[in-house]
Amino acid sequence: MTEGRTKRQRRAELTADQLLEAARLVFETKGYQAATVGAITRAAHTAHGTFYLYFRNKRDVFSRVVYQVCREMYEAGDSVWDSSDPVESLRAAIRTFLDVFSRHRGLWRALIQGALDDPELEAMWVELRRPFIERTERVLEGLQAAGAVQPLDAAVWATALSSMVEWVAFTHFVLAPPPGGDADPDRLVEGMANLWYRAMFSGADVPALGAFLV
Amino acid sequence: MTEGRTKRQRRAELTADQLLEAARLVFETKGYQAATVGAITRAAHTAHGTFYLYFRNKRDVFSRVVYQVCREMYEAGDSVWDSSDPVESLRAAIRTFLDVFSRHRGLWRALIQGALDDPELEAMWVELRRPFIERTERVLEGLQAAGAVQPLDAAVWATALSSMVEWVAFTHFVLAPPPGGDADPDRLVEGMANLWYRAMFSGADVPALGAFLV
Amino acid sequence: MTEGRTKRQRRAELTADQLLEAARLVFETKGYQAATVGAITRAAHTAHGTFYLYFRNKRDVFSRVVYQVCREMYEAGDSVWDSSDPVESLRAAIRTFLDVFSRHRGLWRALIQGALDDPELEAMWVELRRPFIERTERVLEGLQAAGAVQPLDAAVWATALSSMVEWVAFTHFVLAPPPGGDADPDRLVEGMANLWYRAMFSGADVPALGAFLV
Amino acid sequence: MTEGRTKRQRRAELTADQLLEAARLVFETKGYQAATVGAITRAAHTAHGTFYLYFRNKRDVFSRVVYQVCREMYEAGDSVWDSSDPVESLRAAIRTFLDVFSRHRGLWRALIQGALDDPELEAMWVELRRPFIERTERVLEGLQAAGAVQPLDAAVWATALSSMVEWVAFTHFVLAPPPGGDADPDRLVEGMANLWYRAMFSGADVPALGAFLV
DNA sequence: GATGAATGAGTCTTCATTCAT
DNA sequence: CATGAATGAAGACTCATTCAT
Repeated sequence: MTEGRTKRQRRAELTADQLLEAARLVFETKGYQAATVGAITRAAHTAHGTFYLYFRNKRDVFSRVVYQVCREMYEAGDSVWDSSDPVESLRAAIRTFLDVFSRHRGLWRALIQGALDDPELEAMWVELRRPFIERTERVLEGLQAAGAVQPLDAAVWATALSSMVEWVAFTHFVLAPPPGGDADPDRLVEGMANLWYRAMFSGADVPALGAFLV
Repeated sequence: MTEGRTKRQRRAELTADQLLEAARLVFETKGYQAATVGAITRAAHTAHGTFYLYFRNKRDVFSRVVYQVCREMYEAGDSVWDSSDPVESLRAAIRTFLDVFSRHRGLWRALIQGALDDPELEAMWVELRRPFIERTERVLEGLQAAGAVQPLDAAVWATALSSMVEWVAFTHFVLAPPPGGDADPDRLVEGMANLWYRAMFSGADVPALGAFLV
Repeated sequence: MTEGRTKRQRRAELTADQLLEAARLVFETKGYQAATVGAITRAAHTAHGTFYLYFRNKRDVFSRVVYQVCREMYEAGDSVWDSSDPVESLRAAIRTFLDVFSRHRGLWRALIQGALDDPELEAMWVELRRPFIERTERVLEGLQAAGAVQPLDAAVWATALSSMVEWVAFTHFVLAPPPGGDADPDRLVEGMANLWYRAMFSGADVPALGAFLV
Repeated sequence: MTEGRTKRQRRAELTADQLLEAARLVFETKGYQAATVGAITRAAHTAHGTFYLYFRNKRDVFSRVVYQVCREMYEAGDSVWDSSDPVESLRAAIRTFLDVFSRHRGLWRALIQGALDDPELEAMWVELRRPFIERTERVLEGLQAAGAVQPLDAAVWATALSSMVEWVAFTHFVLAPPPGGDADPDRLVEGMANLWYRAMFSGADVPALGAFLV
C-alpha cells in the first residue's frame, strides 16, 4: 500500500518535473505571452489536461520557474565577496551576475514580460529583486559605519547601483544588439566595477562641471 | 477650391489627432498588448475602419505615440546642462528625466511591453535610447579631454549611468511601489546625483573592500 | 482502459464526421468563398473552436470534402467499360460521369471557385483531374496499338475529350440554364457518345470544308 | 458654352477610359475577387469616389471590360473560315481561339471567378458564350443540309466541340502547368483539329470497343 | 493520476459604398 | 466633374480552462 502510494508519488513527481522543465524551455524560447499551455505539455510529452493537475495556470508555472532561477542567481552571488582586493571583489560580483544573467536571457525577457502583464507576477518580481538590493544596501551601510566611505544614502545607492547592473545586463544580453557593435562583457564588467568603485571611495573636490558639458 | 481642400485637410488632421491622442490614452492605461484598435477608435469617437486610414496597424500608432513622447523627453533634457554648479547640473538633469518619466509612466510600461513583444518595436526603442546615452558619452569625453576627470571608459560609463537612471525611474514609477515605502523622488534625485558626481570626480585611494562586506 | 479510449475515439470520429458532412453541405450550397467556418460549425452543432481541432483551416476541410467526392467519381467510372457494344460503352461512361457530376453540382462550383482562389487548391484540382484523363489516354493507346483506330495524339485527344465532357457537364448542370431550354441529359449523352465514337473510328476521305462554312 | 460642355465631355470620356483600362489591368492581374475598387482608382490615378461616377460597382466595370474583350475574340474568329482545305480551316480557327485566349488568360480567370461569384455575371457569361456556339451550330447544320456529313445533333455537337476547345484552353493557359510538361500550343491545335475533323467526316464501320478498354 | 475533446470569447483587418465639399 | 474622408459589417483563428472517462 505504502509502496503503491510511493510509486504513484514518484510518478507524479516525475511528471511535475517534466512539466516544469518543459515550461522553462518554452518560456525561455518564446517569452511569457507567446508561451502556451499547449506548447508546454507538448514539450513535456504530457496530455494537455495533466498540466492543471500540477499548476493552477500559466502564471503559476511561471512563478515556480522564475523562483528556481532566481535562487540560483542569488546563491551564485554569495561566494564572491571574499577577495581582499576591493576592485577585484566588485569585478567578480558583477561578472558573476552578468554570467548568470546571460545564461538565462530568455527567461529574463519572459520575466519582464510577465511582470508587466500580470500584477501578481509584478509583485513577485519586486519581491525577488529586493534581497539583491538589500544585500548591497547592507554592504554600503557596513562601509559607512566603518568610516571607509563618506556618508551616502545607502538605500538609494543600493537601488541605483543594482539597477545599473541589472539594466545594463538586460539591454546588452536580452535586447538584440544594435547593428555595429556587440557587447564585450569584460569591458562592461571592468567599466562598471570601476564606476562603482570610484563612486564609493571618492573624496576629491572638483571644479565646476558646466564648462565641460555640451 | 483651395479653401475646400484646406477644410478637408483640417478635418482629416483633426481626426488623425483624435486618434493619436486616443491611442496615447489607451496605451497609457492598458499597456501595449491589452490595447485594442477597437478601444482606440471608441475613445476617438471614430468608426473602426477610420483607424486604418491613418495607421497601418497597432504597431504603427504605437511607434508614433512613442516617438512624440521621446522627443519631448529628449528636448526636456537639453535645457538643463547650463548651471555652473556641477552637482546642481546633475540634479537638474536627473530631476527633469524623472519628472517627464513619471508623467508618462503608463507609456513607459507600454513601451517595454511592446519592445519585448515585437522585434520592430524593440529595434525602435533601442534606437530611441541611443541619443540619450550618446549625449552622456559626449559629456564624459569632454570632461576627460579637459583633464577634469580621471580616465574612464566613456561608452560603458554612459551606458551604465543612463541605465541606472532609467531603471530606477522604471522600478519606482512604473512598478507598483512595494508595500511599506513609496519612492521619494527628491531623495532619488539627490542620491543619484551624488553617486554620479562622486564616480566622476573621485581620485582617492582607498582601503581594501573585503572587510566590510557581509 | 481500452474501452474508454475507444469510446472517446468514437465520439471524436463522430464529431469529425459531423463537421465534414456539415462542410460538404455548406460548400455545396454557398460555394467556396461564401462558406465560412462559422456556418460549418453551426451546421455541425459544434463550437467554433472545435473546427480547428480537426482541420487546419477552410482549405483543409475543403480539400478533404473534394477528395472524398472525387474518389467516388473515379470509382463510379470503373465499372462501366465492359460492354461489348462500343457506343453503349461510351454512352454508359458518359452517362455515369454526368450523373455523379449533377449530383454534386454545388461542389463542382465550389471546386472551381476554390481552385481559382487558392493556388494550393488549384494544384490539388489539377492533380485530381489527371487520373481521369490518363485513363482515357491509356484506352486510346490501347486502341491504337491494336490497330483499331488510326494514328492519333493520344495525350491531346484524351485531354480534349475529357475536357469536352467535363465542361459540357459544368455549363449544363452548374450554370443556371439559359432561359428557353434546360438541358436534356440523355440527349447530351447520346450526342457526345456519338461524337466521340465517330472521331475515334472514322477513316473516310471528305470534300473541302470551306463551302459549308458561314 | 457648347465648347465648355464638349471640353467637359472629353475630360469625362478620358477619365472613363482611364478607369476602364485600369480595371482591365487590375482584373487581369488580380482576378475578380481580389480586385478592389481602390486598386483600380489607384491604377487610374483617380480619386476613389470618381469610380462611382462612371460605374455602378465592381460588377459593372467588370462586365464592360469583359464585353470589350469578348467582342475582340468573336471578331477574331470571323476571318478564318475561308480556306478551301477543311483541316486547315479548323486548325486556323482553333489556333486563333487559343491565341486570343492566351493573350487574355488573366481575364479569363477573372471571368470564371466572377461568373461563379455573381449570378448576374454568370448570366452575362452564358450570353457571351452563346454566339460562339451558335456559329458552330450553323456550320454543322450547313454541312448536314449539304449532305457533307452524316446526320448529327448539331446543337449538342456545337456545345461539345466548343466546350472542348474552351476548356482545353483554360486548363492549359490559365491553370498553372503541372510540373513536368508545359503545353505545346501547336500540338494542341493539331490534335483538336484532327479530332474535330474526324468526328465530322467519319463514316466507317468499326469493331467492338470493349476489347481495347482497360 | 492521466487523458484529450470540447468550449467560446476576443481582435485585427479589408473594402464597397456614400456624401459633403 | 472630381475629391477623398468616413463608415461598419464580416470572418478567421487562438488558447486557457473544464470535465467526463
